[in-house]
Amino acid sequence: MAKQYWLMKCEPEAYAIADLERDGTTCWEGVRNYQARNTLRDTMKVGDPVLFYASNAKPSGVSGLAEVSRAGYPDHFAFDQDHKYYDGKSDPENPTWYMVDLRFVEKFPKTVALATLKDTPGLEEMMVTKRGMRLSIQPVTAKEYRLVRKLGRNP
DNA sequence: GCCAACGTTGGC
DNA sequence: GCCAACGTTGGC
Repeated sequence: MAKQYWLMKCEPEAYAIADLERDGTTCWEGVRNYQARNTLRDTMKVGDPVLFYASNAKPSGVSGLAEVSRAGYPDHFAFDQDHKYYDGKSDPENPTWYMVDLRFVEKFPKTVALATLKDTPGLEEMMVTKRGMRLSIQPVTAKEYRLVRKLGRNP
C-alpha cells in the first residue's frame, strides 16, 4: 500500500511544533471525534508523514513536519478520572478513543499560513482550506505534502 | 472577542 | 428517527 500522508491540527497554546522539537516524540491524546478516531485507530501507520498544523494561531498554518512513530493504541487518558480527557463511557476492555505517537521531523523557519495554502496552485483541494472544516486529522496527498514542505523550507 | 459552522445530545 | 438546543472549533 502506498504511504499515506496526514495533516494534524493542534492549538499552539496546547502543543506547538517547538514543544515537539524539544520532546522528540509525543503521544497525540485527546482526540474525541469519531471520524478522527477511526483514522487514528485503523489507518495511520508508523512512518506516515504528517504536516503539523497550528490552529487558532497568528497566523494559523503548517508550522513543521512530523511522522507517526507508533500506530493507533487506546487513549488511556480517557480512563483517568482526574484527567481533562476523561470519558466515563470509554471502557478499558473496549476503548472508545485512540491515539498515535508522533516524532519530530522538522520545524519550518516560518509557518506556511492558511492564506498561503489557499493561494497556492495545486493545494485547492486540501481539506484544511475548505470553509468550516473542523476535522483535526485529515488525509493529504503526496503532492500536497511535498508542495507544503517546499513552501515551508523556502519562506 | 465574535460568530458561523459543525458534531453531539436528548426530548419527543 | 427527527430536529432543536447546546457546546466546541477555529478563522477572522
